[in-house]
Amino acid sequence: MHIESTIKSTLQAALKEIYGVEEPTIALQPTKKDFEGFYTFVTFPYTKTLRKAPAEIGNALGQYLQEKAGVVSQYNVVQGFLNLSIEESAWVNTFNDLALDPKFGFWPANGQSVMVEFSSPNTNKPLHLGHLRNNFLGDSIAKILKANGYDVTMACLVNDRGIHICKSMLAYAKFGNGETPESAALKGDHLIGKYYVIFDKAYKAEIEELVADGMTKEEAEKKAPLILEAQELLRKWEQEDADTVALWQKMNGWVYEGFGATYQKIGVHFDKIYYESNTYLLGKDIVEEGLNNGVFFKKPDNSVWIDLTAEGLDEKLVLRGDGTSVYITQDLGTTDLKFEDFHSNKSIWVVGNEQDYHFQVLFAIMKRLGRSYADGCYHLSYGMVDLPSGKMKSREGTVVDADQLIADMEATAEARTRELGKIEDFSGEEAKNLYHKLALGAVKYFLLKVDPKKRMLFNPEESIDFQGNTGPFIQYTYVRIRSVMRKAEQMGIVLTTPAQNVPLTEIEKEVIFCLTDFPDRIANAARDYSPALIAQYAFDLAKVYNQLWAEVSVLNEPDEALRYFRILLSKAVGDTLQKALGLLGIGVPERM
RNA sequence: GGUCCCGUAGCUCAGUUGGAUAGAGCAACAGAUUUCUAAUCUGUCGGUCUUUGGUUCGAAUCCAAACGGGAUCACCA
Repeated sequence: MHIESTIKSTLQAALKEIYGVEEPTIALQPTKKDFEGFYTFVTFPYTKTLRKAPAEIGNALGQYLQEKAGVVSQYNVVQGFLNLSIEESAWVNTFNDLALDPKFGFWPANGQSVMVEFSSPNTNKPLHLGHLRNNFLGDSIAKILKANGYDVTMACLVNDRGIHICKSMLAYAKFGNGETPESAALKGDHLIGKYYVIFDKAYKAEIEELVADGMTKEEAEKKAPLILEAQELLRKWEQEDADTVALWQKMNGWVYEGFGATYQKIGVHFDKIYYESNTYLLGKDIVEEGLNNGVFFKKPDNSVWIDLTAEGLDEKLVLRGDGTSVYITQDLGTTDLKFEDFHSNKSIWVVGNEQDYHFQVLFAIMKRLGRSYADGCYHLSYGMVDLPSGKMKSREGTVVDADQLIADMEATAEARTRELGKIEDFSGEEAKNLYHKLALGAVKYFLLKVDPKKRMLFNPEESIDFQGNTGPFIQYTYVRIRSVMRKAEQMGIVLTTPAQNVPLTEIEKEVIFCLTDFPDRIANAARDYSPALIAQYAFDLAKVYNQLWAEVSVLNEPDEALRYFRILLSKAVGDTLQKALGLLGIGVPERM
C-alpha cells in the first residue's frame, strides 16, 4: 500500500461519486509547514465547473477521504486547500514496503534503448573543469536512464584529427626536441597541451609581425607561415603520409594514456568509442541522397545546401564547392552510423549550449531526410562554467585543469580528515581511497547540483566546501548511518522483517514522506534530463535525517519495537542515499 | 540586427510544471556535545522574484514589451 496513490485513487472515486466528475490525473502537493497535514489537494480548479465554494468541495472530499481511504486520519480546509493528516499505521505500512524492497526507487526494464554520447574530447589538450561538467552530466544521465528501465549505451566520439590536432603536432615537430612524457615527467595529455599553447604563442607572434608590416589582422591570420604549415600537415595526414601518420599516432597515444588515467580517476567509462579519424569522411553519401530526393540543392559553385527557413532556421551549407566536408556533413554520417550500430530508440548528445544551433540544424535535416529516429534525438545542452575572472580559455591559461582540481580537493579532504582525527586506524591505502571519494564527491556534487542548462560560477577560493549543500555532507550522513548499522549488527539485530506499528514523531513521518518520493524523483530526473533533481533530493533526504538524528536516538531507544523501526528507517535512508549518490556517480565511504 | 538561453537574499543556487506568508547552503551573529560520528543540529539577520503591462479566484512560474547578461547566426570543429 502506498499513501499517495491510495489518496489519489480515493479522490478520483470521490469526485466521481459526489460530483460525477471524471478526473484522470490528481495532483497532490506536500502541505506547507505552517499547516496541519502532509498532503494537500487544491479545490480551486473545480469551483467553476461545480459552481460550489472551494471550502464546500474541500469539506465534502475530506469527509469522503477520512471515511473511505483508510489512510487519512483527519483533514482541515483552509480556503480552497484540503490538508490531509495521515494514519500512523499507514506511515509504517508504506515504509515497510519500500524498506524491504532492495530495488526501491528503480523502475523495471521498459524495453527501450538509448545512446548517450558525451565527453567528446579533443586530443590536443588535457581535460578542464568544463569537460568535467560534461563527463559528469553524461555519466549521471546514463545512470538515471538505466534506473528508469532503459537499456543504455554510453558512447564517446573522440576528436582526434583536424587542424587543431595538427597545430600541436607542428609545434612538437618544430620545438619538441624529441621530448616524451617520461623525459618531461608530464602526463601525455598535458605534454601535448603544452605544445598546443606553444603553437598559439608562436602563431600570435607571427600575426603581430605581419600586422606591423602593414597586413590586416584578418589577412595575417590566414597567411602566417605557421598556419599554412599546419594546413599542409593536415593535407599530408589526409593523404596518409607515413611520417605524419606516425607522429600523429605517437602523440595521440600519449594523450590517450593521459585521458585514460583521468577517466579512471573520475570513474567514467564508455561502452563504445568512435574516432573522428574513422568517421570524418562519412556523410557524403547522405548528401548525395538528399540531392536525389530534393531535400538539398546545389548552388552554381557546386556547394550543397539545405533551406531550413521553414523551420525558422537559415540556409545551411552541407558540402563545400570542392566536395570536402564541413562539420555537419560528418555529423550526419556519424548519426546514421550510431543508429545503424545500436538501433537505439533514443539518442542523447551531451554538448555545451554553444552548439544549440548546430543541433537544431542536425535534427531538422534528419527529419527532412525522413530518418525514423529523428524524433528520438535530444541535445542535452549545458551552460559554461565561469570563473570569477570570466570565461575559461585554454589558450590563455585561465582554465581549471581537471587533474589539478581533483588533486587539490584530495589534499583538502586529507587536511580536513586529519583535523578531525576519526580514522587514525586507517592504512595508508584506505585513507587515500577515502580522500579520493570525498574529493570526487565534492566536485561531482558541486557540478551536478545546478540545473544543467544554466551557466554556473566556479570560485576556486570558496566554491567547493565540505559543509552544507555538498557531496561530503551527504556522504557524512551515510557514514553516520553505517556506524549505527555496524553496532546494530553487533547487537545481533537482523533487518529482514517489517517494523511493527509504533507511534511516530513528526520528524519520523517526514523522513518516510521524503523516502516515498524517491521513485518519482528518478522519473522526473530522466524526463527533464536533470541530475540536479537527484542531487537536490539526496540533500533533502540527508538534511531531514540529520534533523531526526538530533531529535531522537536510534540505538538507545528503550522500546524494542520503536528501536527496530528506527534502525530499519536508518537503513532505508542509508540505502536510498547510496542509490541517489550512485546516480550522480558518487561513491560512499564506510567511515570518514 | 535575427534566433535561442538566463535574470530569485550580500554570494552560490532551489522553487515538484499556475496555489497558501517565496526556500536552502555559504557568509555574519547567538546557541547545542555525560548520549548512536558536531564534516552535525537549533535560532537570528537577510526579498520591490530586473521593470512595466496583460491573462484569472490566484503569477517567481503563462503571454507581450522594455532593460541587463550570455550564446549563436563561419565554406571552424
